[in-house]
Amino acid sequence: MKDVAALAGVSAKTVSRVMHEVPSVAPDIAARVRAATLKLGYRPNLTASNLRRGDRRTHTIGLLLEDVSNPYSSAVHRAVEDYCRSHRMLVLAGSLDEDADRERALVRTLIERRVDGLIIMSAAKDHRWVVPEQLAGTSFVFIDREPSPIVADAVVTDNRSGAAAAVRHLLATGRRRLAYLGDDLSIATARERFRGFQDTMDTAGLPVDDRSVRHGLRTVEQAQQAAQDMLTTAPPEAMFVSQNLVTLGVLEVLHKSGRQHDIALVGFDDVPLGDILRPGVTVMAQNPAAIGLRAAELLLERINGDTSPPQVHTVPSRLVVRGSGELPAVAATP
Amino acid sequence: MKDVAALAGVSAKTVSRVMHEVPSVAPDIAARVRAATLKLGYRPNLTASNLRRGDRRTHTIGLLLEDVSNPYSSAVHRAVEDYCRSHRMLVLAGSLDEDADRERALVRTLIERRVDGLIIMSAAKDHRWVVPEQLAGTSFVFIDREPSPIVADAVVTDNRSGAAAAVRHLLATGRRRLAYLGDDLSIATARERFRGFQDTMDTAGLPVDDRSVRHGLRTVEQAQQAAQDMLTTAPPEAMFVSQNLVTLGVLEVLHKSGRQHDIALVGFDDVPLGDILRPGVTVMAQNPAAIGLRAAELLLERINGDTSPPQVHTVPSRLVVRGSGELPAVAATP
DNA sequence: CTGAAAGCGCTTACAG
DNA sequence: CTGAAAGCGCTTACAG
Repeated sequence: MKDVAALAGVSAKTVSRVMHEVPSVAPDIAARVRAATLKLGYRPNLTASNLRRGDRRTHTIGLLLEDVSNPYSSAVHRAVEDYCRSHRMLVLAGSLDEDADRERALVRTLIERRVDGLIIMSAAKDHRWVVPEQLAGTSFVFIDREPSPIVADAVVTDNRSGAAAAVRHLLATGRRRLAYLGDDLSIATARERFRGFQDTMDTAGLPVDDRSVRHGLRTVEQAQQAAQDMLTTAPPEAMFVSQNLVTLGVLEVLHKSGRQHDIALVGFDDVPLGDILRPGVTVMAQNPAAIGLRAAELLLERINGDTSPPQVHTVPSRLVVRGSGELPAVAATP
Repeated sequence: MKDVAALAGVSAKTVSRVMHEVPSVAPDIAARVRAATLKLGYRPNLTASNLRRGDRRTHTIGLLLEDVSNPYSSAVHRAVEDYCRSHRMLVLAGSLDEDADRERALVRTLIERRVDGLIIMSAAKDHRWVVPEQLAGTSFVFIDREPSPIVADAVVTDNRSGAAAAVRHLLATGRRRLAYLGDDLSIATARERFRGFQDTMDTAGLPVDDRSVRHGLRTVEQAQQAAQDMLTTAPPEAMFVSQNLVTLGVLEVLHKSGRQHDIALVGFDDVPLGDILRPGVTVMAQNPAAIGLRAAELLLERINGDTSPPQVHTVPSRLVVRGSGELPAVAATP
């Protein structure tokens, strides 16, 4: 900037004015400055400007996801990006892989870079550490899972009631021996979805066989293994599955063993190609785009000074009927 | 930092030393500073430190993708993130949606934030604008498509030869009337893949019917429409498809019309659930993880001062045989 | 309409 | 081992 000022024969302050398109600058001087700018390839240094500036905004937010390459996470990411773009903000994204230590470390480096706020799909179980950061001026919004205690806004899917609706949908076919395959119970969403399953089975007065409940499935491979075991030891009439990677594993096993028309299936969270398979894959679909959008809106409101008490916002899931959840009941078995 | 220094009764410089764990600081003083740090919830301001620092590194890179939520883009993203994480760098990601203006705008804001370098899946056709930015100290690596002229390193898939191999694979079944469905020819990868198709058909002395070539397919819906048209007007014996979204659309049409065992298919780029469908979907798979990793490695080398001439690095694609590309030849038609 | 001085939060280059 | 002064690139608050 000094160089530009020297070349244009003006003060630094005038260069600054031209860069910010302050109208009071004389046209000929502005032109001289712009010419110098081009000639020197000058690029304003936003971080320097930010240092002295009153509002202290970096116009950058952090987005901490489970995994940027997971379809759910990346759909959220895109929605956040779009909203941020229209508000001239940039997004620093990172993957947590369910690692709470990594979450703390990433939050720290992002705050050291002075992001204006953070949207977090949290791996942590206790979020009291958030409060001092809020007091120091960083805004937070949690997605997919609520913070505990509720120290900040959260945008979550109606996991429990959505799961319950999915299970009722399965029961409506007349099938009664249902299995549950799901993610690690330490993850709040998995817990809620399992509760929805459990609730509904209890209400219907149906027993849940221990051999028909599998937790801790984190990958397609683990889900395949679990589904394979279950088909061998205690094949159920229908399966409710908590998560898209698990659904993929289960589908693979059902189709490879030729039992896809035999065992009903509803998965939580949509899967790609779900309507091409035969039968189509019935799912309780989440709405990552709506979650990302709402989270970004809330975060910008907080950044802009909203200090109302934090709230949990629920985004409804939606049953997508494609066939696998509507297989007619099997003949009664003892 | 001033507050911390005051509370600990030391100078700012000593606080700085403690934060950077300079060993020469007396243990009792260091302890006092750390206590003050905790008490005040002090967080070092990395952007300020960066301003005065010699190396001028922000330890941040920009990653410009076609769409952060596209499976290919997000797999690249994850690989870049992993490499950057192990080198203490952060990633600012953005979606370009094939918009060259947006690319320029995003590059500009990222440079104003002083990223150390940029990895770009470029939408632009001319990249001469890169040179002045490089001279000003920003490093560039292009992925998926080479810059033109070759002003920076590029990491690309072997599109032309990969496509040629895919088409030869189809021809090996004995099928001869092949169709091509692909993305917009303004996109270099689509152009190269079409060339691979064309090359191989020419070499084999096979005519390519105009009605069997469709370009400009950018979405699943457009692909469905095109496939539908083609099945109606001039059904081919086999289809070669340039891109994963197009493959999804074509698959949907083939399966809905019940012709999935009738018309052979090889897609460029892998699709999810490709091995569950019947027949399984044979693809020429790209390797986005390898591309992202290599790009990140190259970028950090450039950031660290490598000034060797830019090179184009090719990452091989790999034929994944699953059934759709190996359907036995149909009875001869006139 | 334009500029000189001071300061943002930190580090460099010294001095002691 | 510790600190006072100067400066990174910009903006604020003022003066003219």
